[in-house]
Amino acid sequence: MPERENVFDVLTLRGFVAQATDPEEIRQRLEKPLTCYIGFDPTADSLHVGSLLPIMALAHMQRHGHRPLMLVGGGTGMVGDPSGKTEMRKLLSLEEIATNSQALKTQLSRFVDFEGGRALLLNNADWLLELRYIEFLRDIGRHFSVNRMLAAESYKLRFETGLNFVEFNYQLLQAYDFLYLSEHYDCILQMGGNDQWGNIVAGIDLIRRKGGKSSYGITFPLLTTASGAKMGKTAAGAVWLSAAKTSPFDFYQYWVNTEDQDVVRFLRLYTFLPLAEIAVVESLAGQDLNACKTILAFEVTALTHGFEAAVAAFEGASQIFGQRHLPADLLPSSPVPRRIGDDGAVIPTTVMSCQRLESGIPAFELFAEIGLCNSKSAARRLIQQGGAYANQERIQAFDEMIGSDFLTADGIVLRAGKKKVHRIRIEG
RNA sequence: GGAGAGGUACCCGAGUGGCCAAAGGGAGCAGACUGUAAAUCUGCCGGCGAAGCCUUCGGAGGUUCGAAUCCUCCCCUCUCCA
Repeated sequence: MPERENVFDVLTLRGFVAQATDPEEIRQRLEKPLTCYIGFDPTADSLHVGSLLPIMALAHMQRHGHRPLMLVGGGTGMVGDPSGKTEMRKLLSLEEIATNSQALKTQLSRFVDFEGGRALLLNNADWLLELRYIEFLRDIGRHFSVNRMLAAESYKLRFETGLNFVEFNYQLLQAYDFLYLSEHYDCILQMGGNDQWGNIVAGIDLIRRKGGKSSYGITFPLLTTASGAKMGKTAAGAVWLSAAKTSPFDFYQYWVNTEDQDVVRFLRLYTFLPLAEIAVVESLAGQDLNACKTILAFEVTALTHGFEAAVAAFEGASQIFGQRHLPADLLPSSPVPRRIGDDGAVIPTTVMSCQRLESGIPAFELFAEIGLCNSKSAARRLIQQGGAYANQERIQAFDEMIGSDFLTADGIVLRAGKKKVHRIRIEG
């Protein structure tokens, strides 16, 4: 751990900071260990790539001696944050939230060390669910100006489609969270996405009004890729941190496919590689830049799924797409294998009985069955368009029989398009 | 509570009795070009199949030879009024 390095500078240099309530003072307060928090929504049973940014920020905090609190929004999840959303979020049931919160806990603990209270996981359901309405209105509600809330940017979108009272209360609840954490855990800093600015500031105000303490806020940029897509969260397919929802191999692939313009930015944000080494990447292009994508993917996968899984994904990709030359002096801090081993390559695999394969299976049915395509029609189209391959050979006819004559030592490697791969093995 | 507008495929959004599996755009997928990138161009983009059938236009009924389109009831969203 670097000595005497102020984490605020680190976060700034690495591109984490979009806004800060008072940069100078925050920097000063961070000279001494403090407690900070970020909230996570339990809207699904896994976090996705979009949450990686706040998680990394907390990890940086901890590495610099501060105590991060991760607040799972078990209580607020029942209300739904309207900030920046165009429509109302579906409300979750208590049970859903409970299971989801549990899953998030497990994931978060990969990035932050919870030993001996160095970090804490809290659930705001613990204090929000027992709030009493009248008391809350009297003690908390009176500190909020409706006029100001109406003027807030984050609600603008919703004035077009409509905003109900439940959502309108979200800000109060989040502010109350901050107050609660301030009083019970001496938490003085809240971080969050830039869309959270209004909610964070509301919390700071509330704390000041209730007890005169100073608190602070930092927001992260809302990341989009260079071409404008939301990080890791597309309507079609979110990239999840859970291995069950997005395999480590696919996760790795997501990062390898980073756009050129994003590589440096992502290295800074999503890895712990030294900034000095990353600076070199800025002047790279073509093959060298691709090598950096490999390292980026490796690093992020290692953080999320562990070193072993990252190596496996790396080798799997090397087998399919060819090995990349990774110069020893490129991002030298990364433990990425610079040379490739030849075992343990992990690509999604289906095991099939010997006799099933014996008789052969029409290609389009096989592709649909193993999930490379969503339906037989889709598989048919794919093959007719020339996007389907068996053992790196293009499949010519949609009903071509795939059978045991395709078997190699590695089974049968089927590929849809350039990047989706699946392996068939026989049992026994 | 009253008045009005509206709910169409992943999203936005045309369509107001047959030519509608439903225009257009976006997203997505494939091919070409490449660097497992972006941009661009081309094709695809409900399901099953072979060129015909099945299931879709908030839900349930009804009218009709025939409905996403007409009627009835219900559900939901929004706007204005109270």
